[in-house]
Amino acid sequence: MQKQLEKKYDPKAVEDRLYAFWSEGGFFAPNRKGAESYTIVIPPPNITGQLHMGHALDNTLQDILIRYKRMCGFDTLWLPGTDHASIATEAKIVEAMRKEGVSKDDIGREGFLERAWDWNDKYGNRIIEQLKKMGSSCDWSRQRFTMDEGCSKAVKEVFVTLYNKGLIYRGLRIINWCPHCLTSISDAEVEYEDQAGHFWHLRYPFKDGSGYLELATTRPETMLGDTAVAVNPNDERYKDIIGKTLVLPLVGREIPVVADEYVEPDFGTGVVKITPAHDPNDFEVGARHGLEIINVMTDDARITEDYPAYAGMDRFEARKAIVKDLEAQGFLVRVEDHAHNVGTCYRCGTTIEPRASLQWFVKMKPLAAPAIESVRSGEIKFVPERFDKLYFNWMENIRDWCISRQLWWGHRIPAFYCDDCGELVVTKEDSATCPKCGKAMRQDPDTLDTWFSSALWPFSTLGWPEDTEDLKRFYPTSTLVTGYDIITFWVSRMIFSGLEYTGKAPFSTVLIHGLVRDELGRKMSKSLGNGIDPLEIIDTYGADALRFTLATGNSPGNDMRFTDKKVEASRNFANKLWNAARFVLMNLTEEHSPDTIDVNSLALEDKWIISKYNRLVKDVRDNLDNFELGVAVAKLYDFLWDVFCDWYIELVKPRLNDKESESGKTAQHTLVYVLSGAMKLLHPFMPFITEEIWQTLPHSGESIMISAFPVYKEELSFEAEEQGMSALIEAIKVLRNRRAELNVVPSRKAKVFIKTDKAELFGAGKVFFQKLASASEVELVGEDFDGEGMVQAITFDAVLYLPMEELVDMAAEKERLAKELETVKSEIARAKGKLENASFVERAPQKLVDAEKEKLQKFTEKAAEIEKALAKM
RNA sequence: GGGGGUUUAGCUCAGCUGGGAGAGCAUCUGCCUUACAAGCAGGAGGUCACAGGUUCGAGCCCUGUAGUCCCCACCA
Repeated sequence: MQKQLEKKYDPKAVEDRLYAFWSEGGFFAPNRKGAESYTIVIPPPNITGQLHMGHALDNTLQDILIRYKRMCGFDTLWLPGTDHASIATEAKIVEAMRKEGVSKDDIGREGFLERAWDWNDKYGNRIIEQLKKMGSSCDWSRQRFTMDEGCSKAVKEVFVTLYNKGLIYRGLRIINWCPHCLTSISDAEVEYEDQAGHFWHLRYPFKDGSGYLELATTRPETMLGDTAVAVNPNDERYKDIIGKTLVLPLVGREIPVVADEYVEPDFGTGVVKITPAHDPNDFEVGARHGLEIINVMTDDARITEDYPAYAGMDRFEARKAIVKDLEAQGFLVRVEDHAHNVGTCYRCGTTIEPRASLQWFVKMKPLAAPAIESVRSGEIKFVPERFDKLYFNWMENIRDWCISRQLWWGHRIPAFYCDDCGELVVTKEDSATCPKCGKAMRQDPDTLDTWFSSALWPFSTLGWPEDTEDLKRFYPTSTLVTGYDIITFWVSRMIFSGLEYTGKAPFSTVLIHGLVRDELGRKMSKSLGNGIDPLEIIDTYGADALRFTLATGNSPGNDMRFTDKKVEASRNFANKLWNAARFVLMNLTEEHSPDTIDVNSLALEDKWIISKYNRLVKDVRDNLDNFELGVAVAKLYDFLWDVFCDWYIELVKPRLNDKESESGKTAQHTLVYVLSGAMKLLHPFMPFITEEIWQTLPHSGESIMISAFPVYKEELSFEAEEQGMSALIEAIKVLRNRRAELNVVPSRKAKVFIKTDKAELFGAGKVFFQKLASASEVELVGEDFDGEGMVQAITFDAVLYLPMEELVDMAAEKERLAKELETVKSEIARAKGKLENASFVERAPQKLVDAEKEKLQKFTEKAAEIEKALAKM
């Protein structure tokens, strides 16, 4: 029966083997058809991605939830997959091609897509393999990709439906253009940063020669595209120049002075140059006044051929040249320093060029309304709650979503144009013929924003738009786990998409976590080079240690710092468990059912540990049900290390000397029962080591991961035994304390006399004092016991005497007792004060008042004991 | 300009609906007590940022102040 385990836990010897065992056993797939379902869809990592700490945290949390629910008997599905990440992937491939000296145009669309798919074949699964290293219990048979056939079908379905409803339209609008990525991006993809800049004060001459109008701009190069100058209609200073004509410097274009409420009279000179093609506000003004939209830049943000003096110049070079020319020609009044907010591309950091452009948009207002309501009504709940504010703020101020991208890698927009008659057809088909002229139509070259397909992820992956079995079985999903940084990008879009297309909220809870930062609190980033590779951590410390570190000491929504020290502590915990298991195993002489316990045969300490374990079951379940994962795992840590290892194992050691005795057998059984149960409770957090231990212990069933999560049982709550054991532990601690103070080494045993009115309890606990407090023997003494000159230790329930007269420094002893008396007296005063406070007694819960009374009594008794001892000295 | 987080032991952080401040690491003392030195036992260390308020009672609730971090916002 006795099994031997290595002295140290070696994750490497365990993890891959167990993962293969689970996988081959089919334990990851949902197998409780008919039971209530619990579904998580993975936030699909980019195919360009490598596992980083953010993924590690995100997936650890998901795996904890899914393993917990699986063990609770739900029909659980954790659906994995990857995202094609159009812009990121395309950028990577273009970069790789650049190194070969090949450009997109060289190989054309087909050639490029071939390369992209090759890339996906080669690298797309890399991160999936890495997720497996973490122990992720996804159902890999259902793995999806945002550009696979099903997802593509869903995308087309949505696009066509929304178009027919008038919720998708094509129009000329100001969009955010990235001159490096050469594509439009959505508002959400723009990051703003403060930059030091200038205010250039310019003056534009009136055509009639009646002087100049002064205005200020932060972007002088856009003046080439000015088609008006605006003032506020109520601004007295400019009332009479409205409608007059100006001559645009350097260009010579004649432009009007228009009146528009948009202009703030108090800001600057109260005059604004209007460049409809390069500024969102100017675009609006232009629309109101029917102004011409003149784009002065090429795709890569160089000045167009229309302005020969600056043609081909980059926008920043052009700025310098234009300012110089304006100055030379007397149009520059002055230059001020000015800090302003500049939009940059979230992918490459290039300064965004606002640009009037013909793009596809989703009309957001009608979609946002129900999405807001679903959170407001509580149908969808954010954990922690405060993130609903962020969500509302975004949703309530949402603008139309620019979904077309000038990229090749992605879902191609299902719109077709007739080059002859200009007819537009939107269809799910792969090609179209013009309904008017019958000619073959040309498909829109653009692709869709990556988030357009990820927005459908919770249902497209389950087979939508088909009414599949999986969709019925697993949709709506249960919990979505993600970082707060993508609430706007992704979560909000899934919510309105789910509501619009399926009529249901796509999930009921959104569990939000923070960022994993480095030791100094900095964001981990490639450019800083401060990223910590989860795989290296797993290699050094094991996956369980990594998971434990990420799950512990962290509350929802808050960032955490990651340090090796923490992982080391987690690794040590794993090792502690390992050795606890070793101890239990080397003391097992027969099979003990880990699932049942005979209450009648239990000793005091057995009932104590079982009662504590039983409460732990309740707590862990409650915490997990409330998404308090960090709290749950902390309780497990405390129980297993402090309660089970440091106390219970030590307490039962004497009984294991005779393993064949009834008492010895009961001890074995209790060890197995509690350890096995605790392994189940811990399994969601540390799947590998708990499985390995559970398998070596007596068990029934194939795997811990499909075993039943422990259930709280009222009949296993032993209040009296818990209290009794606490009294003994208290006495042991105080004895140890006294010995340590006197520098007595453990090997020096000494007799202990105990004076107590709980003779039965302390009589039964004699052996504990011998084992845990270096007592050679223990004698219960009566009220008249003197103990003169002995070392004393006083607890609420007993006075303990150590006959070590030669070690006692009477003066020091007196001082110590006096000090203790002082402390006790202050406690008495505190309790008295409370109880004498009429409103406390009247208003506080009875339980607290009673507890206070009991404390008063106990402290009073203790004070009397101390005084008695002092008197004798 | 709005909004939010955070401030608890030397460091990193927990502290669930208000009822006597906790952990890990670090530190000090003593232990190879045959599961574990990746360990065991014991200790030291905190006016819970500050100021008010509500309450019998505040780390927790309210108001304000300060430090710090983040998000959002078109002011040319």
